[in-house]
Amino acid sequence: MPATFRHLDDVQEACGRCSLAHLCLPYGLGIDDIQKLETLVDVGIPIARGKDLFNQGDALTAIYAVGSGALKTSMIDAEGLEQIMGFYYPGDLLGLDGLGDEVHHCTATALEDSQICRIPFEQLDHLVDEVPGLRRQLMRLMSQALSDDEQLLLTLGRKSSEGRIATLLVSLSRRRQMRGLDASPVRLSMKRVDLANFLGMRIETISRVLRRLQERHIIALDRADVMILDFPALENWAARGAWVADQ
Amino acid sequence: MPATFRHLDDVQEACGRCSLAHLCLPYGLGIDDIQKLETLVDVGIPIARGKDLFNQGDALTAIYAVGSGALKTSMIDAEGLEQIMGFYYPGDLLGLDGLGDEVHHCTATALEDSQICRIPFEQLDHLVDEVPGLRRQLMRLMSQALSDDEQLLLTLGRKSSEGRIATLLVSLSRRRQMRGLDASPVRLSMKRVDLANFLGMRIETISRVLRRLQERHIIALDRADVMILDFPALENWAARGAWVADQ
DNA sequence: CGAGTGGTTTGATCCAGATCAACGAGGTTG
DNA sequence: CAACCTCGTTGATCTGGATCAAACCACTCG
Repeated sequence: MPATFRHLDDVQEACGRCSLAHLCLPYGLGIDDIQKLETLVDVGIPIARGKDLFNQGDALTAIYAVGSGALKTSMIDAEGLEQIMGFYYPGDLLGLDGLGDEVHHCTATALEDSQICRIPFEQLDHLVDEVPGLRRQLMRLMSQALSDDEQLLLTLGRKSSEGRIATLLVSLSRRRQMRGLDASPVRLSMKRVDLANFLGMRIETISRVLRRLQERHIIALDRADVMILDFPALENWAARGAWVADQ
Repeated sequence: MPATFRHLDDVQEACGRCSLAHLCLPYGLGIDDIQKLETLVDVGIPIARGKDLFNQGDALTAIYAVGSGALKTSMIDAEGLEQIMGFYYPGDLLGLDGLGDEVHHCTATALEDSQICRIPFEQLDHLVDEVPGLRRQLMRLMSQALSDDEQLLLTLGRKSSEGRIATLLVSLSRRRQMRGLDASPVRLSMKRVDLANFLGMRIETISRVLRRLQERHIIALDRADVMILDFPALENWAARGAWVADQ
């Protein structure tokens, strides 16, 4: 269990003490309200690599926060094509897109052995009416998720393969930093095929682009771990790796 | 003023009588609550083609509902590239992605002379605490927006140029039907350059794809209006226009 | 240990769609 | 009415990244 994650035996203070509180639901709440939140959260539920946390189409009975590890979400559309929608790390909330119709729109799968916090929807829904701060934070997080998707749209819609990879690495690194970790190594827990699917390219291209970035001494690859050797250069690739914009 | 839109002189019943209520904020509210909502909504504000409703970076003082006409939203990223994020039609809500930090993340521009309803954020924020149904509907709409973005991601990430155009036409047509209109003609109020930017392709390609769809008698073009002659075939193109998925 | 297996990398071709260039149809201006 | 826009269409090339094919690990299992 990583040092950033609280222990199971002090559940009553789980959220208040959690080192991820500033990224998660408790943010902006007073001590009293955090305590109310804690009473309904199940903390530190283990989930094994490869297992699904929930499946597309399931009734939404809870939303989840990642405690440790990593997960991916994926959708299968009407034509049976799978699309990876996102990768989730400690502090991230899962299931927000299903709040509207109380059905999960995507499947969430653990990329490595992970621990998650379960926040039952029914009770959360009531608590939200009692605690205005909680409603605001929930809306903040939903609106944040909207912005993230929009950022991703920008990337997928306009950037070259090098730009996409660089953007992803920069984004994963920034998210590490928000959690108080070093900028790198970034661990690519997902398989190449997931990366390829997520970025809308082929695994061969992923491989070639990573090799090129390595040859330019911008990154260093060691199995799943990516050391970022030249962050500004990587950001530059993330920025320049776009087709020329019309005006 | 289109028949679907209420008149200015009965503001006190604006939302309750609006034919778009089932798509908009009032959905699911009781009469009393709708009346509370009506007191704070400014209905039918005109906005001229080409004018901005709000700009990226502006403080969010209100969210908006489209009454008539059409708008686009666009973001300019750090590198100065513009990306069209979406097109908005009567009943759609604008500004939700800024609710979190109370700053507009995108610029909203009228594609034709339009009318919009203005819902002041401050008052809405308070009303939301009083009316649980309103909170739920607002969350439903945010979660809907999330799903829309995800759908778009699916399209942009995986589909061929023909698939993208077909998907857009099908989506615009379905949205017409939700507003109680015929499936077509779909009016492409936006310029080719906006369409190209939105779909992540070039205007020349847009033109060629539209021509091909016309040659196959799937659509008929008349200036900005697209008649859909063979809806199943178009849906088929929307579905098939994807690269083969890995497993 | 060798055979089998799932994942990654490398090499050789091919093609959808970008790019470059030219033209046509309205609309506006002096 | 010519000169000039803006916007959309069409034609001819070029190229990034998909596709096809094969080799290359690193593990596991009998």
